Amino acid sequence: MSYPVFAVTVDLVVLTVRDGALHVLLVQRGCEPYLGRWALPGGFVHADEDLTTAARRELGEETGLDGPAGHLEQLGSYGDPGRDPRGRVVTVAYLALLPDLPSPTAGTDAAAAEWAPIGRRGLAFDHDRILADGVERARSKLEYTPLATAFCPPEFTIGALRGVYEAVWGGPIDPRNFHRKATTTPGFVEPTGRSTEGEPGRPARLYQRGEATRLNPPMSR
Amino acid sequence: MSYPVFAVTVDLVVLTVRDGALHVLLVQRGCEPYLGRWALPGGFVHADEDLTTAARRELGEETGLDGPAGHLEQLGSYGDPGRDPRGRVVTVAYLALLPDLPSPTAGTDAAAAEWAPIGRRGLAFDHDRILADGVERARSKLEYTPLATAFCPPEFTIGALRGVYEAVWGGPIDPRNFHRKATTTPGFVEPTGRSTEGEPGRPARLYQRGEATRLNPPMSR
DNA sequence: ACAATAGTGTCTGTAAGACACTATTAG
DNA sequence: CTAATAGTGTCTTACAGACACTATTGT
Repeated sequence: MSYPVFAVTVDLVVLTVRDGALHVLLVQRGCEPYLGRWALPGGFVHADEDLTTAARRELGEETGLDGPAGHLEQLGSYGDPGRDPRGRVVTVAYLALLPDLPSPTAGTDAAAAEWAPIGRRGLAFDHDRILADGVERARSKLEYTPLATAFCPPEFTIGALRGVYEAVWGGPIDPRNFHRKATTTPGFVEPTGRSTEGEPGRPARLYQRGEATRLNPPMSR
Repeated sequence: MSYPVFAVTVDLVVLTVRDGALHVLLVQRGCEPYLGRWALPGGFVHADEDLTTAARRELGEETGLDGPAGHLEQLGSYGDPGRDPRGRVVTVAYLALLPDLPSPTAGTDAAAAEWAPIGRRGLAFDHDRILADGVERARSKLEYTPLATAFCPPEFTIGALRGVYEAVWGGPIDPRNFHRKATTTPGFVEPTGRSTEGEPGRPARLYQRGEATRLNPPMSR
């Protein structure tokens, strides 16, 4: 019995909220194939490396992060024959949600890296589809998990959290109802006792993420 | 630049409801490694085959199904180094939900195949974990999708649909409230106009699955 | 008649959405 | 002061859960 031979890569859909809109981290390819095209960051899984470890390594190489900030989960695998002209390559896509960060640094294989609004098309390989799947997953998970906090820094205001929902779902949300909902849903957010200073308007209390893994009841879209 | 070499398999978590309990399709391995151990059905992805095609092919080989009955979706990928003693093997797991079927036939590589209650442990490879992930996915998806209908034959009663929820969630559900909920949630089920005959009790109207892909509002667990 | 299951109606508590209103800051 | 944002209270409507009640069959 012969086993067909594959290469395995990880690709990352790294999302953040910037200027009130959802953005994705893209790199400009510095080598063939698709030289010069924009693509999701990613790379080959090493010989003795777990898939999740590979994803975290690539995320660190692209963003400089290595701690437990943000959120990382497996999105799905893509393995159509012909999706990579170099041969039979299966990619395991991961979805990362991060707070807004300073501009990314280009990795080893990339000519450039930048945050792009999620509407951009024409990415290399099948990355248009992977990106669309990642965005849909993120939109869906904001409903029934506290993952919106992964887009926020360690301490955040309810207004900032609302801004995440408005950016990801693409519409305005009533601030009063949202405030009541977020602060009364058990385990969603915990007050830190501190408040903002120097902003226009009444100072806002600061919160950190709570311990719940599911929102009950969910936020309705 | 060298790419580490991998083999890629698909493994199937095939679930059905039998005798009021969730069951999974298991095969007894007919070759090394783990000769004689129970495992999820699966096999190597062929050289020119899409991942989903491979999953459907394996499903057909194990169950004799090939039509659009039931439901098949990707569950996730598992690629720890050392998960397979033969070398570096990444498996893409798929989740299938099927109506209750006649007993399965052993495939080419399997010594035997059977429906087992989902509690069984000690499966080959990392299949205990894959099975647990599949069951959790199924439990979760019954809440906000109409996937419970995938466990039912093309025409079914509301009582049968309720039996699916009771089996998957493991507790009794009020028949009256469930009936109202299932029949009024738009797109969940469509009446066919026919009814059951020869059963004890009042005849039940027969329904088929509706066109919705998400339940709004969801069924609460 | 009786057991069994299907299906409807009614009540109550909880939560979502709309929105008036108060609170506290910067400028 | 005004503009701006934070936070609270109130009302209406919708739905989940509990459960009384009716409907229609097999035995």
